[in-house]
Amino acid sequence: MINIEPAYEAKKYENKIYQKWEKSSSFKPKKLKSKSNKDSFVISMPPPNATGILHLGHATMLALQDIMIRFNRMQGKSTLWIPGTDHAGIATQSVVEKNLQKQGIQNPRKELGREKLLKEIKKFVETSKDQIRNQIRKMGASCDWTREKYTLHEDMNLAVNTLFSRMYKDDLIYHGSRIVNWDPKMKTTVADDEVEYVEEKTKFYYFKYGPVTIGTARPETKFLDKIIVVNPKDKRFKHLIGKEFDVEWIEGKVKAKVIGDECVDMKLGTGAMTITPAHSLVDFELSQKYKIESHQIIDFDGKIRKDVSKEFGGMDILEAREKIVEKLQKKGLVTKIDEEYVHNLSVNYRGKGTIEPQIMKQWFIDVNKKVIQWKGKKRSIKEVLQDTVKSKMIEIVPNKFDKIYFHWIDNLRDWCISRQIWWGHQIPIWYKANKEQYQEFHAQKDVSSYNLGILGIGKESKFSLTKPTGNYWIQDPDTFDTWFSSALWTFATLGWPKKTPELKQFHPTNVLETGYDILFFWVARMILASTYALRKDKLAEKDCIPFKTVYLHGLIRDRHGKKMSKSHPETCIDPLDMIEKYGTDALRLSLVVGSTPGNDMRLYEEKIAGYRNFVNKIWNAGRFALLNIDAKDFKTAFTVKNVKTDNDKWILTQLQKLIKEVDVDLNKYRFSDAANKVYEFIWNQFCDWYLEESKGPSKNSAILLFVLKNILKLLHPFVPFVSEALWSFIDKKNQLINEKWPEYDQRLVFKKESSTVELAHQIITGIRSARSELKVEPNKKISAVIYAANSTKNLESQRENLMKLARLESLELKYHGEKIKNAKTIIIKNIEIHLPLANLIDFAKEKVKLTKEIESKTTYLNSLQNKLNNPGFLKNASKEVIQKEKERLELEKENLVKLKEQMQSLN
RNA sequence: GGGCGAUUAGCUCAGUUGGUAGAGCGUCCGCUUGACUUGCGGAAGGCCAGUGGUUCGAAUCCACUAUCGCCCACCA
Repeated sequence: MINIEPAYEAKKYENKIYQKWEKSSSFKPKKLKSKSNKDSFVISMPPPNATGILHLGHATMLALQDIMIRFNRMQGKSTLWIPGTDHAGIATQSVVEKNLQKQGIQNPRKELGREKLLKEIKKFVETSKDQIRNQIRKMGASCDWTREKYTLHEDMNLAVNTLFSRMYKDDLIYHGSRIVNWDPKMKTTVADDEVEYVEEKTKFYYFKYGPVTIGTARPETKFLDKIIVVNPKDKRFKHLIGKEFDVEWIEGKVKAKVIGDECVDMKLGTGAMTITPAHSLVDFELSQKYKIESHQIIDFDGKIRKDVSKEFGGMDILEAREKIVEKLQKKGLVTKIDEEYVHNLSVNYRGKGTIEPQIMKQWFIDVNKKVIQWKGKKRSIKEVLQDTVKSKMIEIVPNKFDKIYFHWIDNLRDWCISRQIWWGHQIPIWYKANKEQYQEFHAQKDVSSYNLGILGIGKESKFSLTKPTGNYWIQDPDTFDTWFSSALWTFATLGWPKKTPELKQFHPTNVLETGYDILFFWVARMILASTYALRKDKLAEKDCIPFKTVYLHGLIRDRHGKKMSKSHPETCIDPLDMIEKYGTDALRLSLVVGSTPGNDMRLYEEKIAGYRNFVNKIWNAGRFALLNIDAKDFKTAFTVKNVKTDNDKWILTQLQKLIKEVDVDLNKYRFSDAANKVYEFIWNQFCDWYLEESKGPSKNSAILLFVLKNILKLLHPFVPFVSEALWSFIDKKNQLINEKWPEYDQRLVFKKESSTVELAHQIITGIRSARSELKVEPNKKISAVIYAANSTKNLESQRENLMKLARLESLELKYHGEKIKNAKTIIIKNIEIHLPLANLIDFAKEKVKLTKEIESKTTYLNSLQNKLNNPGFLKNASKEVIQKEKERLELEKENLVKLKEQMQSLN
């Protein structure tokens, strides 16, 4: 006898099972004879940041990817899922710096210097990487740990530097002074799409500036403004264009010139503006167009520069703003202050530091230069990015993101890839300095590219891509944008730039599954890097894409639809807590069911508890089946000969239908639908009917085992632990993870017997409903008379079930017969069920009910009749639909007659 | 300002070529019925946001409106 406890205890099984999988090398790809990409299924796991904690977003991605991986593995493909972690430059460095500040080190970069700070970060990353690994294991992720990667590993560094140098040689990379998004808090530049906008209410000032009035929210940048721009179409200012004026300004008189440009919005502000090239994107572009010199007003710490103003130099932006306005007020130059001005403040999405546009020398990737040989033509990065999705080489699920992707590309500017932080791949560029510069540079602890700028190092002619021999070479102290290294993830993890067999077999990967929030940050950048790098290796275009499908999941929100954050601990859910409380399988289901690609989903604890209940239901279904399976059946193979009763045929037919549908759903990435169907089958069909029907002489042990095995296989991708745990009672040697996925088998479909059983179920439900309505004691057995017309013979085989499940003491089953007086009558299709319960029936009530039913049936019948009399319907509707409606009409007619007869019998 | 999405039972959501609206949770009534109280049986509850249009027929297709959410651009 099998000893199996009455409730599933997730904790007892999960870790053990995971270890067994891992030890048996089940996560490794199978060796295949033909090394074609077609027989493989590969996912590169989006590497979680090495900052420590697994959140629900990670849990979701791990659940979805694991479902795909397990499904494909069971289908016999050589399946590879590469795990890894991301060094996450800015995020990680800022976490460590914050920790150090808590320990009393106010300015870690200045106080520790590069080497020591990097050491601290490394230490932190090592422990948090371990944490991540364990958490990924907890989720049941069947990834190949022997191939774990890290974005800052040496191999990755080689790949990153190789890509950079190739791009550099192709002239795709340039070092240029551009206006960049500077975060004075983190002291680094950030990319355009790393900038977030926060709505803020501020003051908007109007100043008299020579012949015009200008409006601004940022008086502190306006010290050296001397160009007035107006729209040449603006009648108010047209006559001023080209003229020069002496203007009384913040620190005395300045000479101002008026120019005209269409970009000025006549309706905005006063219609006239002055420009500050160094701290505004629009102004910078104007200054380039009209060759206007620019001056840095605000330094890299976010303070007014001392050499710009004696009076205001060194002041914070906000302080300076107030003081300047005061001064202008005294001079009588302030005409108006608007207190309720709402604008968008730019902040860094990491750390939320206010962005100050600055002109700096940075490294950029040119996205418009046509250097990629693509489909017979030289094309730019932008064009290739566009083509991969437009030509359906890459499919985005859901495809509504196509548009968003294209729109992003249309607005794409050159990508600034240098960051003034230390945690990351240091830029492989060396500059020649002289002795003094070299010494001065190294005397500073807080080295960054802006030190180089100040020292005047970095003239184009003195670059080198590899460390040159000779003295006084300084490596660019900046690092690459993290996304520049993670852009190589799919192919660098397979060994690129080396030409490895893995790269040949496993690339392009099949699916990239991630949140839609990093479509641009990462997904687009991977397409960029992969197409460029692999095309350069002369691979065919179709082999250069990083993945064939992009599946984007939504964000997990709390029950109110808000983003989960630690600041709302009452609704914020920690996946590890939930695993502890309800088990991994329950958590996985709660993340998968109800989630459709690209749409956000709300999650709350009751939902997880609900799936814990289901997991327990699975366990008990397995338990009951196992306790009822004969020992000999474990040893013999299932054959069609084992099929006996109509109930067997029914459950097998349902199972085949399920197998077919789940297969379609999984292939179409409809994970929620697939899981729901399995859920429905197990609970509402297998447990509620088949197992109940098995309690008695008609039990069929071989079928029980066969269906159970299939259920466990179908469940496995979704709930790997409980399915594997149950499997271990069936098969001591082989693990479910390596079993073969069920296949649809036409021989196990029995239409006729199935519909008989369906009918019996409807009759049982009808009787149960009547019993409940008439308040018949649940234990009391009653008699029933059924006139089943042409179904009589078929239903005879269901006698045992009808008696047992409807709790009958006697059952008369006839073709037809006389009406029974004072009985409760139920009509199902063309079948009459009479329950002689005269003493329990409230005839008045019954009449009211019947009258209502007859009424609604009559109106429905009329509408059907009308439909079938409608020439338009008969002309346009499909044959099947018309046939269906005709049958329906006949049935309803018959039904109505019976209802009317019933009414009469009550009188 | 531009774009996208959502609006279906009290709550969370399905609804895959247009053909009498579904699930889970919650609610109500009743049950220790040979696994499961993390359970079993039954029931109530919806003019599918609104207005028009296409169609024999619309939750489903089209247009507009309203409310909510998101993304992008950007305000000198």
